[in-house]
Amino acid sequence: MPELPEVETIRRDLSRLIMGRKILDIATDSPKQVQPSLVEVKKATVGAKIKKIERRAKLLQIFLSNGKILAVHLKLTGRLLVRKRDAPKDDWQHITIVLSGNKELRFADLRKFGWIRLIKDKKELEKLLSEFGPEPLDSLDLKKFKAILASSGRPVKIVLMDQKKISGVGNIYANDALFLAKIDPRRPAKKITEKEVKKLYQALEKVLKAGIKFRGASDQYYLDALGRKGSYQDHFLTYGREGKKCFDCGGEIKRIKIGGRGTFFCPKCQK
DNA sequence: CAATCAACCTGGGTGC
DNA sequence: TGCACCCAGGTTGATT
Repeated sequence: MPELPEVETIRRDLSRLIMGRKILDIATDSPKQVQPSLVEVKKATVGAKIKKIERRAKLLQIFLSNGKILAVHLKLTGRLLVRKRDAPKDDWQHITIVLSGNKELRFADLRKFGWIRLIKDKKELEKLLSEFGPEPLDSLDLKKFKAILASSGRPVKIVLMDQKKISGVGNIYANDALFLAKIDPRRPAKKITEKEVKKLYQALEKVLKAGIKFRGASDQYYLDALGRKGSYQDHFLTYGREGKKCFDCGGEIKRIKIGGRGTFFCPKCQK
């Protein structure tokens, strides 16, 4: 599922593939995913050129030459694909943005949770982005991280995945970071010791960078902008490894639920 | 205000 | 083989 490394991979792909192209048309068979509406989005974007593409948390922003912005959230199964116009339809293709140069930017989404939203100006974008906590590979320094953990009695894994507190971390990288730091995901965040906080901070950075290096985790549905799989799933430490051996101590990886989400960890070495 | 939980969806898997 | 049922997960919004 697209988390920070997956969305960042797509951002880099798109920057290379569709920069400077003009939007010629937009179509959808899933109107709820185009916000506020297909008509309004078309009115505001057709004729404009793509100027730059940025990412904040798991949200992509496509900046246009007329000052408008298209925000894209992939949620669980969203894909952004750049194809030639005559390429065969993609699986679950629901939004088609026709571009100059015989290209299309396609939004495909099995579960239809994702969306593309028109943002009128920088002010509206700032409001949307202000909800997000600091970026783990940028604005989140150790001091802030410490304060964030100290501020909550919820399980540390929940805090890592809380977008208001820290941006971009989802289930896969939260599990693996906690494994590297040898911390039990159920522990109240505020009970994590100073030494452990530092370990977790470094572990988070390490797993996210690995995720980017391997171009994301294609465990289920994730593909990059050219429809290629990433390979971080070949390097999962805990995620999806229920019943398998812990790479560290040889113990058995367990699966439990925290906050209704599947959680993988080694009870023997994560304390 | 924090925590919990259903809802949004669909395909894949399970059990009868 | 068919069918009911459950589950996955990011985020929102309602409820406690």
